[in-house]
This record gives sequence, structure tokens and C-alpha cells, in this order.
Amino acid sequence: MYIEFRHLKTIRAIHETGGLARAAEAMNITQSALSHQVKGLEAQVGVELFVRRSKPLKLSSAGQRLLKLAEKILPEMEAVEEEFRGLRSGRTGRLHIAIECHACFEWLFPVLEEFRKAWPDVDVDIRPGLAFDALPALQREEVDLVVSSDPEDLDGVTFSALFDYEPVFVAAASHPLAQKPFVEAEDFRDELLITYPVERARLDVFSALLNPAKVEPRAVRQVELTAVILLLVASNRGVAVLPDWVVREVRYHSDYVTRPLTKKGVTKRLYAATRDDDAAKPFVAHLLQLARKIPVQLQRGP
Amino acid sequence: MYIEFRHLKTIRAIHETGGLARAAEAMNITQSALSHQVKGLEAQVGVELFVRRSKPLKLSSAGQRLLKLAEKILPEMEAVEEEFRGLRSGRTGRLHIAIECHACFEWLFPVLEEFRKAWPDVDVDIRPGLAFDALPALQREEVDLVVSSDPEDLDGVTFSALFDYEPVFVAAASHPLAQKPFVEAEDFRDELLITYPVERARLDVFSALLNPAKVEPRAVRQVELTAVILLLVASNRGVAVLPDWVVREVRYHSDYVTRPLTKKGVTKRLYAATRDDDAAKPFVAHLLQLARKIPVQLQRGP
DNA sequence: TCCACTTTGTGAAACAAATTCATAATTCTC
DNA sequence: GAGAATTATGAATTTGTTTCACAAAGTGGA
Repeated sequence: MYIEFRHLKTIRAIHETGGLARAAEAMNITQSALSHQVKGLEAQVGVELFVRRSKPLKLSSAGQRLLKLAEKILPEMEAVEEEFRGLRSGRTGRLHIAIECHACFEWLFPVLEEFRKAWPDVDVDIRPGLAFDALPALQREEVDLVVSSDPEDLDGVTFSALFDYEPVFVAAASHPLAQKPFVEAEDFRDELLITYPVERARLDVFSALLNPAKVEPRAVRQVELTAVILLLVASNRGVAVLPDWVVREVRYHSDYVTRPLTKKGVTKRLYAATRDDDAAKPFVAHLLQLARKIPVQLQRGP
Repeated sequence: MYIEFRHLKTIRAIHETGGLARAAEAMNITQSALSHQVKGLEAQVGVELFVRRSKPLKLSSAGQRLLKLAEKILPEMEAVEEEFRGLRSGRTGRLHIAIECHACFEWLFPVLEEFRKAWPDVDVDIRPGLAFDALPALQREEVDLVVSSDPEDLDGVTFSALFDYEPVFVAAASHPLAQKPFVEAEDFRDELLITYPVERARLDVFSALLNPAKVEPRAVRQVELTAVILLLVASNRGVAVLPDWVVREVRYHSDYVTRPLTKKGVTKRLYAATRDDDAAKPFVAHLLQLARKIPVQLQRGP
């Protein structure tokens, strides 16, 4: 049984125009063609779809059922077609973002806020990238942009630099280490370190400081939310290392202090990874531009 | 841009089987045909639907959008096809009932209760037929069965008798007229008559008794619900004339009495009107059978 | 009831599109 | 890099849709 979109459109047109001849005109097609089509459809489904006793062709009960289907299906259909039209013109598309760095929510939300104003038709989503390997997913087109601080050389994938940041030590103002101008790996040996619940390789403290120095903190506690981490730190229940942009406001708050890691401080760079063919799309370029500008503005503070 | 069901099925099959060749086999079609089809579709929508860098063909982001559409639309489609298959075999269909007689709900609900057990796939509905002319709607296939007590000679419409009933006078036991063995038109002259809110021509009291005798009751009050009418009658706020089946239980209830209209009583007959072509359908026949049997059982009482 | 008018139905021919066959070109696997 | 598996392509074939030119049937007015 082969009902086709053509048939649904016909049913709808006949119903709307109230007749086969008028429907034919509305569809720029011959009245004859429609007659054949309707006959063919009725033969296929084996059911009378129209009442033929009276001249302006009218839907039978089965026909009305089909009309209901048409009115449900065709708009969805047409929405997708419209979407594709927009996709060709570069106005629409999909931008599913995976973030490997846990704290990136903090600056990404303002970026997306701004982005959506400019590209309302782009299907934006954030996938908390912690559950899976983001870069393979990028290659498999499951995801369209990955935020990462570890560029790799991958086929068909480009990494573009977004901005630099500094992982900084955060502690309560009353904490002994607050007296030092900077902290070193050894300073962590007796501390309870609060981190995001991700593998150590993805945490700047470990990758940039503790692992190279082979230092293990007294204890590590994993906390999901940035606000909660800061709360714990403020009440002297532990210390943390967070990207500077996250604790920017905190600097002028008496309960916390921030200190560089090592004398010279540590600098890391964030990248956005995209598929090469996507990089040309205007909305992708725009997002990258925003992701370079807005976090820097946020760091300058309010 | 012409996306067709064929294309959606293809998208789905390729996704499910994980490859064009396997999908082709699943659809009993050549692999070549599918390749052409996919190419044609991509040309139509002007968008890459598959990732071709790797061999087992994989959906691109646009392709995934289309897959989502397919997974939404195809099941609805297939449900309707199934419905039509059932319709051909007489297992399913539509049975929208219009009732001209207001009290018919009382026996129609038990009938439909029973009916739905036997024909779960038939789309049954009751349209309170008071708002429109039911018989023309029947001819226009807006409705499939009309319950009426006034058979007419209409083209393409058959009236089949259901059962006889007697419109009876109902009054509080303490009402003076309760003393009489039967009531006559003249008896209504000083009464407040409670009726359903429909035109007088459709009320048995008027058509069978008062109009011929040219008697007008002291007052008429219109009430929608049978239970409320009986409540009012019980508290002696008026009298009513209702079909006997409605007040069956009431007979043995001390607060009410029922009396025939005129010495011999009045007998009316209910009919079901159907379109001639529907009358052959097995579920229509079954409904008529139930509508003859069940109300009589109800009248015999519990 | 007849007549003009409108609307729907039909068969053959023209046209358009989908499918197949045979085979080439990729990519994957070992 | 050979062989297997998978997808792509071109020409021929088959299938399906549309048009054309009428035929048939219903509608409404005098």
C-alpha cells in the first residue's frame, strides 16, 4: 500500500478548495492528473475516499481520516524542507557543542546567549562532554564543536585558539597559604583539594603542577558545581584550583584570595575543535568570534 | 523540493542496518537503486545527508534531522495503512453517532460499552446531535448513524426500527395528579412542565399530546440532565414526561409515580438511520442488534 | 424537462522517474 | 597490497505520472 506525500497534498487541496478541478489548478497540474491520482490511491488503499454522489467531490469518512493524517504530517514535512532551505543559505544548521572542560559552562552560556540573538534558527545544544570521548564524536558528526585545552592532530578536524586563561589557586582569606605570594606543588601536600568530578588528566592542577612534581594532596574531594566549590573554600573546608575567569568576581571578595601557581604563574589555552567542512559556515565562524571576545570581556570584570 | 516516503524509509533503513547495501536487501531492492535514490534526494534537498569519508554510510547532521522526521512520520503513516487494511476487512471503521433524542444517552452508553468489547478498533463517538441537523450530516458523511424517532424518506438512507417505548407522565407521589390512573392533555394546563432544552417538535409530550389538543402548560422549564429533572419532580417543583426506560427504576421508588398519557397510553418507536452502504458493514449491523436488545433488557429492570 | 454549464472520469500517448544490470571505483581488513 | 566488502555510475528497462481530447455525469435555471 503506497500512500505518498503527493496523495496527502492532494487530499488536503481537494478539501481546502472544495473540489478536484479547483485543487488541480491550485497545484498547477491537470484536473485529469488528479482524477487519475485519486483513482490510483483509492485502488491502492482499497477504500472509497470520496463521496461521489454529489458533484463537488467530498471526503468520505476514510478520506477524513487521511485528511487528519495529512494535516499532521505535511506541516512537519514542510518545516524540515524550510529548514533545509535555510541550511543551504547558511542561515540554519546544527551546532551541538561538547565541552571537555568542566568549568566552561561559565563563559559558554553568555556566549550562546549572544549567539542565539544572531542565529535564531540554528539548533544549538550543549552536551556535557564528560560522559564520552568528544573528539571521535566530532568526527562521527554526533557533535559539531568541541571545546578542549588539548589540541590533537586529527584528520578533518581543526583546532582554533579561543583565549588564554590562568588556573589559579583559591583559598579562604584566613588560610595559611593566603600569606604566600604564590603557591607551589609542595604546598598541596597537606591540603584537601576540591576538584570537579573528572579524571585527573583533565584537571589543570594535576596536569600542570602536581603530576610533574609527583605530589599527592592530603585528600581530594570532588564537587560538581562551581558555586559549591567556592562555598566550601570560603568556609575553609579545602582549597581549589580554578580557571581565573571563574573566580574573577571573587578577587575583590574578602573571603577568598587567589594566588598564581608557581612564581611565574601557569598559562593555558582553550581551543575550539570543528570539522573542516563546518569551519566555513558563517554561524560557526561567528560563534568562534564570540567565544574569543566575550570571555575576555567577562574577565575584565563588571 | 520533493522528499517522499520512499526517501524517509530509505533513511531509516540505512540507519537501522548501518549501511546502504544491507538496507537495500532489507527493502528488497537493488543496492544500485538505493544509491541512485540517495543521490537524487541529496540533489533535491541540496544538502549532504551522509558522511562518505568512511565506508559503512553514516548519517550527517542533516541526515539525522531527516531521520528524526522519518521516525516521527512513518509510524503514523503505517498506523493509518493498518487502519485501512482493517477497514477493508470490515474490522475497523468509523461510527460517529448523532442522537436527536436527548434522553437516549441513558441506554446508548450501555450499548456502546458492550459494542466496544466486540469492535475495539472501530472509532466510536457520540455527537450531541442537538446543535445541528443530523440527517443531512448523515448524508454528508459527517456522521454515520442517527438515532431518531421520526423516520423520513431520504435518498441513500435507511431507517431501521430499534424498539418501542412509552412516554410516561412523572410526578411526585404527593402530587394531585398522582391520584388519577392516567393523565390527559387538559391535566397539564395548570402544571409547570419540565422538559429537555430542545425544540417542542422533538418532545413527545408536545408532538403526541399537547399540540394536537392545543393545550399550553402553565409554564415550561428546561433542564439539561435527566437526574436533575427527576430531582425537581421528586421535590414537587413540576411534572415531566419522560420515556419509560428513563424512569424504569423510579417506578418502585416511593417519591415518584408514573402514569400513562391518555387512557390507552402513547407508544413511540425509535429508529437508527444509516447510509445504505454502511448498513452492510458487520459492525454497524452488530450495533443495531445491541441497540435492539440492551434497552429492552434495561427496561425489564435489574 | 430540457439546456447550458460545471465538474469529474477515462483511454491512449507522451513524458518523467525509479529500478535493474553490469561494472567501476572506493574503502576496509588483514 | 591483495581480497573482501561497500558504494557509485551509465545505459537500458520498467514503472508510474501527466497530458490531451473527449465522454459522462451532476447542477441549476427557465
